Amino acid sequence: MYALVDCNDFYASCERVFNPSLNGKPVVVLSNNDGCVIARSSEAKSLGIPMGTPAFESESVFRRNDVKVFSANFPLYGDMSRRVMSLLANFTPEQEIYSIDECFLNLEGINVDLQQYGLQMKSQVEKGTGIPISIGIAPTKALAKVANRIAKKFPREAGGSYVIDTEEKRIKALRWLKVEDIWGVGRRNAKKLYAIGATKALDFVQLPESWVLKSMTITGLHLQKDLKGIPTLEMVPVEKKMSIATTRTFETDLRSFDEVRERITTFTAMSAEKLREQRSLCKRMVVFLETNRFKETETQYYPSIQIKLPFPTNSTLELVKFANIGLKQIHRKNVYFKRGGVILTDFVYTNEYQPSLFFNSNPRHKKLMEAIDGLNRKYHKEVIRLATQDMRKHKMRQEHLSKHFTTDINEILTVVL
DNA sequence: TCTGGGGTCCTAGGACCC
DNA sequence: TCTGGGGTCCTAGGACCC
Repeated sequence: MYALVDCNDFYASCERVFNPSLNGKPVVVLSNNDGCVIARSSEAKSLGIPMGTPAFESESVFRRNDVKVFSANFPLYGDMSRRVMSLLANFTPEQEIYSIDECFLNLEGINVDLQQYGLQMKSQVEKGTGIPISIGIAPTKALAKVANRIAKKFPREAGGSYVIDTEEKRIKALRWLKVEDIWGVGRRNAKKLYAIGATKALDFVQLPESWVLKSMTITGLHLQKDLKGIPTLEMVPVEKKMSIATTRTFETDLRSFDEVRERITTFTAMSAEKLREQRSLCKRMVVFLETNRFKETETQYYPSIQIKLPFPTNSTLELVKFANIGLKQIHRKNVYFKRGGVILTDFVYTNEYQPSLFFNSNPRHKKLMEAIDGLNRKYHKEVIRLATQDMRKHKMRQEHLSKHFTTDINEILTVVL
């Protein structure tokens, strides 16, 4: 059996942990630049505030209902996530951290009442962190997802933990679940399914495998098997990332090469730091730019370029050099760019890496990077950076930011006192 | 006026090889 | 008029997830 554990309204719940006066009130959390709504408390959901929509569209609803609005505080959420995950790790020999607020637990060999086991997780996590969670348990990962949905949808009946452990329960659940709510079925696939009259998950599992393979690729076929109760989707060990990205919407449209170069340089430096943190080197990078997709009357241009590096590296200096070579090829004069990013891929681990005979990363950079990372960690910000970076010039809009309660020593003392 | 970010997996098509 | 087949690698882009 597998459990899928999911934090309820995670970001909103994190804000509440350190500000109990928010309990019972509608709370929303906004994306970077205070752009879109990315988390809502149940009260905010009841007000009809949609997920993922621009904040300005809901502003009057916010005002009328005294909605408590927060700018995203990712250091806080990341720290709370680590606490929740480490408590849940005690309940399983194998944990897969699936996202910042979700994990799968392999319950193989655990011979207890699983419904009760789920409730134990819930009480321990809530006591230890203040974050409410929901638990779904079933014979496959996709079915555990379904069980979790039921636990969330019917909190009173399920008590926050629901188990699918019989054929009757499986059929009942699949008859209830709409195809667009199946894990792995997005807008496109839902449309295809509706077109042939499959509206519920039960319809989907009964479709011929040949149709599923043809229309939804091998991914769809695996999913279908898993929902039939045949374990197909496996646990993915929590390992190092396969790609690392830093992408941002710019504060304003940027036209000059130098301005765009400053952003790409900064994104490269941020990505390289994450890369060194997981002790990897990368062999390839992607640099991309985008024009403002909301300005429909203007010509759109979404260039991207892959750069194959002559040697694996995690040196900011070297990566910035290559990023700029790529940038020169995709940047166009007289085009306003609104978004851009840097993606690092094709990793090798530093302890496994065999240097090449001819081309190698400059060995002196290693110590330099260690020194820079050490200082930046110590002062909790970018005190050391490249001269081409200008952090001050580009400030994110964050008008409703909460304190860094768990990572800033002054805030920790305040909370304790 | 304002409209996010970070991931994984899969496929199609072109280039190239023998 | 006829003019092969099979394989790998690379890259762009689509689809999906939270």
